[in-house]
Amino acid sequence: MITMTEIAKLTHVSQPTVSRVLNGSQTVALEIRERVLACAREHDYQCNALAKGLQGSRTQLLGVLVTDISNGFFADLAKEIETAARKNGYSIILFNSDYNPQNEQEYLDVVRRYRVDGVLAVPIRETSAEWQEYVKKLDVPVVTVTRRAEGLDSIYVDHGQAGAMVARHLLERGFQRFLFIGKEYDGKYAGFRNTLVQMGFESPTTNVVYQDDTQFHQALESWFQQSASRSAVFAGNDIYALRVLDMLRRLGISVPEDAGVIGFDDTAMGRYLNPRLSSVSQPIAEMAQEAVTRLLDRIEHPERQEVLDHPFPAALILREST
Amino acid sequence: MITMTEIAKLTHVSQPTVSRVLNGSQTVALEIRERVLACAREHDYQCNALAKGLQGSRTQLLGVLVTDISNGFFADLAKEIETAARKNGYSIILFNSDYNPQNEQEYLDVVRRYRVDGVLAVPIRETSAEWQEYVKKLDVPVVTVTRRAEGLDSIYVDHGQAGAMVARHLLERGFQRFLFIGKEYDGKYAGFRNTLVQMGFESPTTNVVYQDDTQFHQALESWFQQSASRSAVFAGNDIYALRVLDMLRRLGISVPEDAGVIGFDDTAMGRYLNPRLSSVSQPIAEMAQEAVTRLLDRIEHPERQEVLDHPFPAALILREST
DNA sequence: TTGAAAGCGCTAACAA
DNA sequence: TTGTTAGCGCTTTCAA
Repeated sequence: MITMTEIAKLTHVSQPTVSRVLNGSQTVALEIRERVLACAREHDYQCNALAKGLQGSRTQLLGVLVTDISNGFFADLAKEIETAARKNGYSIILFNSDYNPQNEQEYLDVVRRYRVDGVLAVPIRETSAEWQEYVKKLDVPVVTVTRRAEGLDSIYVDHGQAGAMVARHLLERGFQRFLFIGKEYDGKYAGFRNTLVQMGFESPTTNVVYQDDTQFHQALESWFQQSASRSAVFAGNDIYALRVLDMLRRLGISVPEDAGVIGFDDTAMGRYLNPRLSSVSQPIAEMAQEAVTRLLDRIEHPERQEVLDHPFPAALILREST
Repeated sequence: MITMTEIAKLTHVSQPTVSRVLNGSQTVALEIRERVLACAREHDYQCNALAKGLQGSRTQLLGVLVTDISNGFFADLAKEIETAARKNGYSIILFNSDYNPQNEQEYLDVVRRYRVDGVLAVPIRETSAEWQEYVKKLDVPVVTVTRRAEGLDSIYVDHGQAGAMVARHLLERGFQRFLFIGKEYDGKYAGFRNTLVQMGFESPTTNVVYQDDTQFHQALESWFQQSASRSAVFAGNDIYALRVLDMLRRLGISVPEDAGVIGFDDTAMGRYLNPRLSSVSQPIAEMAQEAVTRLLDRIEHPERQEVLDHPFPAALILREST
């Protein structure tokens, strides 16, 4: 691949002059400019980003760290981030932590090696001291996406609020008994439970998701057999919700008459299911946009101190399942 | 961030000696090695990958170019690629062409700027002269994934064969009239059509997918009303299949009795739909593995000439919808 | 307006 | 076994 020095030789000017031309400086004689530009085009010159970055300026590289890119939600997020980054002349190095803190830590090292200008991260344990400490050492700006991390710019949906919203909705629809499918420490569950308890209902049961369908089936069946009151299930994501819908069908429980089901993430399939799935949607594109904007702003102005804490509202997408 | 030169000063040795130690050379006195290592650890040294890459050795960077990361299939693929790359000490720069040839072309330029060691690509128009030409100019190895590109290493599923397989399966199940949902130039359609025609059936109708549900509904409805024979729909992906299932339900056509539906990609939701969706699955992990292996091999041995053409077989996942 | 020189952080060749 | 020197391709002074 041709370099500035080579172009300089071919066009009989100095290498810094080539640099000036290629970087759009107007202080170069028109005649030279045209000559250099023509030569660059002819040889299909591409600036060596490594040399440029080494020089101390920007690398135009952003590290993007997600937990699981094969999860549709994060895939969408990554897509929006990539688009927003590209619009601003940035490329992204993608990392998939797979919910493994060790991977995450390694990535933070790699990110430093490549001298990325900034990092967009979906941390695994955003509250842990280790994470905080590692981020400190990074000495590049980090923006947390879809999670809230103390002391770091955070762009996220308030899961607690979303859970509360779901609770209120299910109560309105007259459900009286509740099950949450997912991890107990999930913010959604906290908001869901608190609201229900405040309204005088029993704390909702939680149920982890069994990968094994049979186990999952048994767990659901026994929960539904415990009482005849009109029950509702809040699933931590749409695939869980889909599985619940499937189990209910097999158990002969009709939705939404005898039981309600609501998912999370509002994935594309929701509107085509039977019954069409109610779900909670997050403003992915808006969050990605803002996260990138914020990160670039940090990169431009490293001196700024104020931490951004921007919870976005989730939206209830109501369809037939509740 | 601390550099080798600084460590050299702190430990009273020369910078190249630091380089030797940090690169694991055994030709350095144990005492010095320990001193340098300790210093590096203490200051949390991270090698500057840009400087290393500039030097002419490897950048340990792979460009990954996909058409749409928000498509679950490519998200899975990207994940597997990332994992395989990481295992070999490589990081990936991710690009999303969004099926836009202009983006694709820009990416190929960016890839050159960062002097990636190799590229894994899902090209938009792998047969076009422009693409071929652009790839030539790249002067880094390129491996084509999930597409077959003449003259380039290609790891893919033979869509024609998959389409033929689907046709044979639907014939076995006694369907007599066929509709393909997707683009006419899709390899799946070619294989599907050819097999059907060979067996003496009419060439299957194709139908593009309307984003608009109403239009899609009307198109399907009119097709089903044209004849009373037992009909089957082969959808280009599972989401299309899901939509077809939904339409059929609304039209009161029962599956698989009156109509068959088969999807493509075998996404997670398939086994929980009603009816459970038959689909075609691709060996994503195996393909990603092989693609990365092949690419790294090319990087190690740029002189090798033989082009790899490796079509993987698709698998028919039969469930209740056919 | 242009060029000469230095230097970013590293590797590699050579010398000691 | 260690150090010296040069150079990767660029940007950034500083002079001319």
